Amino acid sequence: MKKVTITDVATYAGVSKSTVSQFLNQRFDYMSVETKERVDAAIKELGYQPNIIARSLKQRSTKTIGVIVANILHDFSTRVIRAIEDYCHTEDYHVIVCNADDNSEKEKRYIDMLRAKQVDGIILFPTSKNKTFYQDLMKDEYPFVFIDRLVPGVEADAVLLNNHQAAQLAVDQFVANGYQKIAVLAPPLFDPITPRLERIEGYQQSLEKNHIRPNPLYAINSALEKVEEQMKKLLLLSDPPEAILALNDRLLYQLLQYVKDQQIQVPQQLAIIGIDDVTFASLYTPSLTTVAQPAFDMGKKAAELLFKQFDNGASKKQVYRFAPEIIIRESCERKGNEI
Amino acid sequence: MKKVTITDVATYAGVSKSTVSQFLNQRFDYMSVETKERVDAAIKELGYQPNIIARSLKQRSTKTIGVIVANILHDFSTRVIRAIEDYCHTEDYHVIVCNADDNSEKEKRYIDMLRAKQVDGIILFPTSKNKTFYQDLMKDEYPFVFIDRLVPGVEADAVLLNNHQAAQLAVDQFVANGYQKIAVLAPPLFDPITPRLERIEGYQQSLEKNHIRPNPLYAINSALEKVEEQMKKLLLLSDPPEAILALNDRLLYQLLQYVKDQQIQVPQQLAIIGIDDVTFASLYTPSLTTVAQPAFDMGKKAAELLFKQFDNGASKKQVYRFAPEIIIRESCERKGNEI
DNA sequence: CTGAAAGCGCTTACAG
DNA sequence: CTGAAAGCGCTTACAG
Repeated sequence: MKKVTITDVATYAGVSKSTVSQFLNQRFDYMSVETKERVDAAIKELGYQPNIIARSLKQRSTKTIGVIVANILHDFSTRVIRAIEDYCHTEDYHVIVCNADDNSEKEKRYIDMLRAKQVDGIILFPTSKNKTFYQDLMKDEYPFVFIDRLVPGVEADAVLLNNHQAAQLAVDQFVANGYQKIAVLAPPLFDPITPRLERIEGYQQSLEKNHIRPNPLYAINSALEKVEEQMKKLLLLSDPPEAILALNDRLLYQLLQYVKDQQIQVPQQLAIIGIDDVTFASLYTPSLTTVAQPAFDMGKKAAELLFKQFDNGASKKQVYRFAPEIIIRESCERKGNEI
Repeated sequence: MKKVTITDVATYAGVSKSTVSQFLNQRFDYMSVETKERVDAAIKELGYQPNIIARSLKQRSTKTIGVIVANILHDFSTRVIRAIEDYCHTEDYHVIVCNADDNSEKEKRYIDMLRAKQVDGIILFPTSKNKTFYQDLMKDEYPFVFIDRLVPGVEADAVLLNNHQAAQLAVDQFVANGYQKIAVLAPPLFDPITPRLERIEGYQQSLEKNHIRPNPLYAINSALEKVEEQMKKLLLLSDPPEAILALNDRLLYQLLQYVKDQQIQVPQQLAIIGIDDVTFASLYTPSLTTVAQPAFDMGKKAAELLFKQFDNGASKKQVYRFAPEIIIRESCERKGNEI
């Protein structure tokens, strides 16, 4: 089927392309009712649909943004994307979703391609290794917003969890319930992403604030596949921990699998808190105390910041911190209490 | 920062735009090594990036596809999207993700906008109410693929689970383990989406095949918020079921919440199987027997079908059925056996 | 109130 | 081997 263009409509209606274009852009100020109706009829008659690509070329806006996450399968990313998409929908924008898999080369190619496709801006979970690349984006005044992570040396708009506070809420809860030997299960060391760094830091600071000396043996940095092995070692220590904080949902998941396999009693033998309020938190037995991130609010805020950049151009960049919320369930009940 | 265009590169290299364009499109057949190098240098020097929007206008391909799901937050959709995105990445395509929220008006607007943006094709979870609209797409020979659902009267390429078989695997498993009074928990009746229809049908056929007379009181159609209420009624029947099949992950989730709240023993008091292998299946106590859909394979297949349409134009449409797989865990252990 | 013309940044058939 | 020209489908400043 032959595509019908603005020229076809103009011919059919007996007016010029300009007039049709005015009509499409709702500039009726100087248009006679009669032409207006003729154009309207022609459009309906021919089933005309404007080619937005052509418009974009002229207007330098595609009404499309890019979102680059590590992996759309991660719960937090999915929620963030949903929030962004909802916001974009109200603004008549679309969103292109990309998975960078924490691979900075892949991320770079995506950014280049998205820009080549003239997307109006990008929201991304930055990998740690593209610093100069982000700096170039800034120099170009290309609109973008970081989410979940910061990149030292790049002063961009960013939306993050208050990670220190998240760890602190968990530690304080442990302490309030009588636990002193508190371990932490963190992602592997090699990737210096913000949440890991700040949550570990928050964990240590909170221990000190609670007058507990951090035990280096209690700080586990582990890839997902190694959690079982690491946990085994941890619990075989002569002075094993009685509580553990999982720094994200996937680590928590591995931890729970281990705990279940080994039939470890929670919280009697090991109290648990996880950061990220996973869907099965209330279903697990015992139900899980978690620290929730306001993922939707964060996604929405990121979108708002990006759109603000569209409107205002380059202005002072800001880092927004969102407060975590502890959801108290059973996996960290008072020590000594039986459930 | 001023955008650098192909004209700038041409001027800088002292050649024509055509030559630069040839270079960009790797048509080196008749290009002297010297010009090639000059152009190459100019591009690097100026930091030139082609404007793909301009190219798209001319070439009538945006190398972008649209994916419309009901809700990206649904586990199955997320996996499907991930598979599609991976496939597109290998083909240098991008994907625009849209949430139609099972709202046919919203879906229609998305399709219109995506076409207006000259997206090369669309993969969608169709709502049931846009039949004539899909037919128009077919008439236009616009490339699209259905996933998860069929629309009667629209002969499009489609990728679905073998839903009858999925229900049958579950029922057979119940029966094999000694359960005869088997209920089913299904989505509400008002929306005639394929998975619900076919799974219910499969459930009934399997009962009959196993010489069990279907008890209409055992077939629950319930919105998520009503599961608790409906389950209460079901279990108060004078002859309550001893097993129940949850037709999707979200219903399963509600069911488990109810079972946990009421401290119902699984499987002793109620054996459970769910369609969709949820992440917490192995973590739940008892671990959950589920029927898994090969979401990644299905997403990939949908992408392949779409790209085949790009290559071949309109050819005979096909419906692909994917085999479900039962993952046997503990929630449907042999009747009478204690765990 | 409406139209002719130029232009957005590319590609491509064709001429030389 | 390379360039001039037309064209993709729009928008917009300007003329009338």
